[in-house]
Amino acid sequence: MNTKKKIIDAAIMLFNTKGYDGTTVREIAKEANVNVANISYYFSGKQGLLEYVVTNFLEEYIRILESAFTQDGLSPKEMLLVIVRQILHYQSNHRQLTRFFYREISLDSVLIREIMTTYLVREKYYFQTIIHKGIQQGEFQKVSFPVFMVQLKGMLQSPYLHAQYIAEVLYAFPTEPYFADRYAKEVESWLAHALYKPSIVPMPAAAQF
Amino acid sequence: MNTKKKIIDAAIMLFNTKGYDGTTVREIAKEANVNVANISYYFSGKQGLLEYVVTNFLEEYIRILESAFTQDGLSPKEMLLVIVRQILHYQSNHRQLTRFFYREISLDSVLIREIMTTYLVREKYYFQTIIHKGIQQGEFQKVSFPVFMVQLKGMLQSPYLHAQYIAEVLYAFPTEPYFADRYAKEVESWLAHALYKPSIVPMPAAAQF
Amino acid sequence: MNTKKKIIDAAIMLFNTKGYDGTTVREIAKEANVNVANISYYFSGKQGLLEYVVTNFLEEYIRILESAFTQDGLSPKEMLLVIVRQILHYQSNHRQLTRFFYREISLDSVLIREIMTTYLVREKYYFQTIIHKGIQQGEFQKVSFPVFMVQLKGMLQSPYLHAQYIAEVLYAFPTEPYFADRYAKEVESWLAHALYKPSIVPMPAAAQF
Amino acid sequence: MNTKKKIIDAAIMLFNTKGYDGTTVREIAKEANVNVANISYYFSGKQGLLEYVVTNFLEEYIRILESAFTQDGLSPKEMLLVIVRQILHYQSNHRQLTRFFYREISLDSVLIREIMTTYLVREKYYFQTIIHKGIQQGEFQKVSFPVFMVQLKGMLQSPYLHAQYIAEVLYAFPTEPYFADRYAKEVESWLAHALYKPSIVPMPAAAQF
DNA sequence: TATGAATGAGTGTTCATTCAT
DNA sequence: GATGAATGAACACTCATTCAT
Repeated sequence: MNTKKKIIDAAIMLFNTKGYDGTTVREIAKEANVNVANISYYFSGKQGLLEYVVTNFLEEYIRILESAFTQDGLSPKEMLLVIVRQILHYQSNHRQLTRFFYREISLDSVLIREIMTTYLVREKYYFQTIIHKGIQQGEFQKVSFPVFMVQLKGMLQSPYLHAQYIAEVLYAFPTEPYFADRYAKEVESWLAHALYKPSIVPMPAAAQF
Repeated sequence: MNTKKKIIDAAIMLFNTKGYDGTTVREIAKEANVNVANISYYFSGKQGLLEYVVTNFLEEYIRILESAFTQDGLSPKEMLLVIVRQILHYQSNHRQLTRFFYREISLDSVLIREIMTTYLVREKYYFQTIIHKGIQQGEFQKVSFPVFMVQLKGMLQSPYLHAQYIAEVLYAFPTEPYFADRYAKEVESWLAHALYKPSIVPMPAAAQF
Repeated sequence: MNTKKKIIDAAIMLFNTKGYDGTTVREIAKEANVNVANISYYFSGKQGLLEYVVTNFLEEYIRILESAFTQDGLSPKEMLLVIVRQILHYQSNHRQLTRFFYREISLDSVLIREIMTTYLVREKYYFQTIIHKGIQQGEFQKVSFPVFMVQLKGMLQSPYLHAQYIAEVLYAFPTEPYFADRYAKEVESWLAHALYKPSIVPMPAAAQF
Repeated sequence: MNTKKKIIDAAIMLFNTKGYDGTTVREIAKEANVNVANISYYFSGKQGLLEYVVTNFLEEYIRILESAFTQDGLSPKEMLLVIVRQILHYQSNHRQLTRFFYREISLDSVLIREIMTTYLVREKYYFQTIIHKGIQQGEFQKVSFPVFMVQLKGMLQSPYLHAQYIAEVLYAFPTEPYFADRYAKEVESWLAHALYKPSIVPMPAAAQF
C-alpha cells in the first residue's frame, strides 16, 4: 500500500478515536508507519489532511443523493427510500469515517465549514425538492421540512454517534447485520409514519413481531 | 459573580464552540476574565474542569429520570412522556452544555468514560424498566430495547448536534419556541407510533395540520 | 509548638531531602501544617527562610570555634581536638541540617554566598591561627594550610554527604554510636598523623584493634 | 560541534553551577545555542538529560576501577594506589561534572538512585575485595571497611565539593598542578597511615618538607 | 496572627511544520 | 519520494508571592 493511502487510513482511525484536535501528526505517522514529514508533503499539513478526508466523505455522500435523484421513474417515496437505504449502507461500510465526520462537523471550525456549506446546501436541495414534490403529488403529508430533516439526520447518525454506548452499555452489536437490519426497518417505519398520507400508513414495524 | 462560576460558564461556551481539545485553558481564563492559575486551583487542571462540567450535567439528567420514575400513579406511557418532555426542556435551557456533551462523550477518552459509565448504566436501568413494564402491562408493543434507545437518543440529541446546520443551512431557529414545540410534537408522535399498541396509535402529528 | 518553629523544622527536613530548589513552599507549609502565607509572613519568602536556617547553623558552628579558641590553657593540639570533637558532636545532633548545609552551600547562589563569606572567613581565621601557633610552638609539622583544611572538611562532612550511601550500600548505620565513635577515632588518628611532629605520632587507630 | 554534544556540555556547566533543580531547560538551550525542543528530542526531557550525564560519569568511573582490578601482577597496595591516582586524575579532567555529581547524588531523587545503586554496588565490590585481600595477605591492617570507605570518599571528593571555598576563602588554586599534586600526596600519605602495617608506614608526607 | 483566593511569571514539554539531504 | 534534525510557538501546569479579610 502506498504512503498516501496509509496516512489516510491511519488518520480516519485516529480522528475517530481521539478527535481531530486530540490526534497528533506524529501519532498518524507512527500508526501509518511512515515519516511525519510525508503528511505535510502529501496534504500540506494536518488541516489539509482533514479537508481531504472530509471532502472525500462528502463527495461520496452527495453522489448517493444525486444518483437517486437523477434516476428515472422513481416516485418521491421510492426515491427517499432508496436514498435512506443507500446512506445507511454506505455508512456501515465506512463506520469510522462516518462516526468521526458526524461528531467533528458540529465544531465551529471556520475552515471546515467552508467546505461543508457547499455540500450541505446541495444536500438540502435534493431532500427539499423530493419532499416538496411528494407533497405536491399528494404522496406526502404537509410536514415542516426543517423539523423533518433534523429528525432524519438524528435517525441516520445515531447508531454511529452512540457506537460505544451501544456496545458497552446496551450490549448490542451495531456491526452485526441483525442490529443494522432491525434499525433500518425502524427508520423506514418512522419515515412512513412521519411522511406518508394516512391512507397508506403500513403497520408499525414493531407490530410485525 | 465568583471566579469558579465564571470559569465554568466560559468553559462550557468554549468547549461547545471549539471542542475540549481545541480549547486552551488560557482562552477559558481570558473569556472568564480570571487568571489561568485559577483553573488548576479550583478544578485541578483542565481535565478536572471537564469532569466537573460533565458530572454536573449527568447529575441533573439522572435526577430528571429518577424523579419521574419514582412519581406515583404514572403509567409507563405517561412516565415516558414526562421524561421526554422534561429532558427536552432541560436541554433547551442548557443548550451549549447539552451540545458539547453529546458531541464529546463519543470520544474514547478513558477518564471521561469512567464517569460516564455509572450514569449511563443508571439511565439504561430506568428506561429499560419502564419499557418492560409497559410491554408487560400491554401498553407497549414488543420492541427491541437497544434499537429503541438508539432512536430515542438520536431524536433527543439531533437538534443540538445540528444546531449550526439548522441555523445556517435550514434557516430555522432552534432557540425559538416554534421550532422547539414543533420538534417536541414530532418526537412524541414518533414515540406513540413506535411504542404504543396499534389500537391506541393517534393520528400522526403531521396529519393534524 | 509555634508556627515559626514548625516551618523551620519542616523546611530543614525537606531541604535536606529534596534540595532547596526541589522543595516548594507549599510542601513546607503542608508538612508544617500551617498556611503557606505564613512563610512569607515570618521569613519574607522562601529565600529568607533559607537564609534564616543557614545563618542559625553557621552561628552555632562559629560559636563552637570561638568558645574553644578563647578557652584558657589549651595547647593548639588540645584546642584542635576539642573543636573537632565538638563539631562532630554538634553535627550528629543536627544531622538533617548538617547534611543539607554541606550540600547546598557549594551552590553558586549569590545571596547565600554573601552570608557564607563572613562566617567562612572567621572560620578560616580561627583554624589558621591555631595551626600557625602550633607550628611556631613546635607541636605541629609544617603543613600546607589550604590542603589541610580541605582534607579536614572532607573528613568532617563525609559521613553526612554520604549518609544514604552508608546506609543503603555499606549497610552501616551512621546514626548509631558505634559507627560514629569509630569514625571519630579515625579522624583524630588522621589528625595526629597529618599534623603532629613524628616524635609524638601515636600508633594508628586501626592498629589498636 | 553537534547539537547533542552542545547540550551535554551546557548542561554539565549549568547543573554544576546552579544545581539540577535550579537549572531550566531554557537556560541549557540558550547556553548551548540550540532550540529548547532538542532537549526533549535527544534526551526525552530534562530528567533524561540528567540520567545520560550521570550514567556517562559512572561508566567511566567504574571503568577505572575495573581496569586496575583486572591488571595482572599488582599487589592490593599497588592496586589501591593506581585507583586513587587515576580517580584523582580523571576527576581533575572533568571538574564540573565531578563537582556536580558529588553534590547532586546526595539528593533523594528516586530515579537517579536507581541508576546509582548498580554502580555503587559494583564500586563497593572492587574496593571491598581489594581491602580484604590486602588484609589476608598481611599488607593491610584490620580496618573497618565502611569507615574506611567514607573517609576515602571524603578525601577524594573534598577538593571538588569545596572548589569555590578553596578559591575564594583559602586563595588556593585547585586547578593548578601544585595544589593537586600536594593534595594527592596527602591522600596517599593518609592511605598509607590508615591501611598499611605499622612496619611499612612511611614518614608522613608533611614531614618531608 | 493567620488564611483562602488570586496572580504573573516561568516551568518542562509537545506541537505542526520546515528543510537540507 | 522520503527522511531525521531542528525550530518557534503554544501547551497545561506550578511557582512564590500578595492581599483583603
